[in-house]
Amino acid sequence: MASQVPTPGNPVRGSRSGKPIMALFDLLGRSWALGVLWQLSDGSVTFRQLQEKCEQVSPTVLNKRIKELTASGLVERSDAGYQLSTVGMELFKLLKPFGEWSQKWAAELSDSQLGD
Amino acid sequence: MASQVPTPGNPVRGSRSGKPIMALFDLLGRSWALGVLWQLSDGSVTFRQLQEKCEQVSPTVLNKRIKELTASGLVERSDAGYQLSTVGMELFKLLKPFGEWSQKWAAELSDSQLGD
DNA sequence: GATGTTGCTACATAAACGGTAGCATCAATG
DNA sequence: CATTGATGCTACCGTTTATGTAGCAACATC
Repeated sequence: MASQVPTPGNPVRGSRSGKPIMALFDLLGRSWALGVLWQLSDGSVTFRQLQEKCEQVSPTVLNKRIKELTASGLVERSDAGYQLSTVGMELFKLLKPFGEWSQKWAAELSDSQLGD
Repeated sequence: MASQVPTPGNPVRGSRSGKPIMALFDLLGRSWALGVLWQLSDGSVTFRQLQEKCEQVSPTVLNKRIKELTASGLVERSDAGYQLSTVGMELFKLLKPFGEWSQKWAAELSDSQLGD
């Protein structure tokens, strides 16, 4: 058995149901998948630029994530490098609020740690 | 070194930067983390109920995710079982649109597969 | 033809996941 | 008080993923 790209309709890691949301969670629930989408939102980048943006993630993992995200239609390749597809950009729109939210979360977490 | 719960400010798996968004992505980018949040949105459930909702995820993983999500303030425990905290519910609000989106995505993916 | 960049692949080690068994705790039942 | 059943786990072990380093093939530039 080969690479196992999570696609809706097919049972994948951790999901026998094939529900789209579970396939999506499986796809995004892998290391750097969310990070790659996040970093690609700025525009096209080369493999090595993307690697740098993702804090020097190993090329092995980066390549796997790129292939998975490409097979899932979220990422595509152009002359200028890798970039989000139209669908990928839509997903990013949903993801974007997580940025601001994570900062509030960080603040609350450090508060509660001090308060404990 | 022990369990490594991703918290903003600390470098964690795949993120040396400590940026909140990267800590969040690390936390959510683990198997069943997103699924657990998703399944908890219905209300309090026991450990075993949650396990069942998550397609019989192994107790090992479920327990780890619960501990991480609890340490991160997204999940809490009540008399009735595990449930989303206030913060967790806020995060779920951001996550909710992913459900509908994943269905469109599933439809488009199967279209393009047929069209190939 | 030497140098640099790019997109990877190979390989080895470490960490995470997955599945099954089973234990300790508690509540209810006889 | 022994038994049964549910609950929340932990132990163990095999498999899969991830991480990190090296380096190669292809192309462009000089």
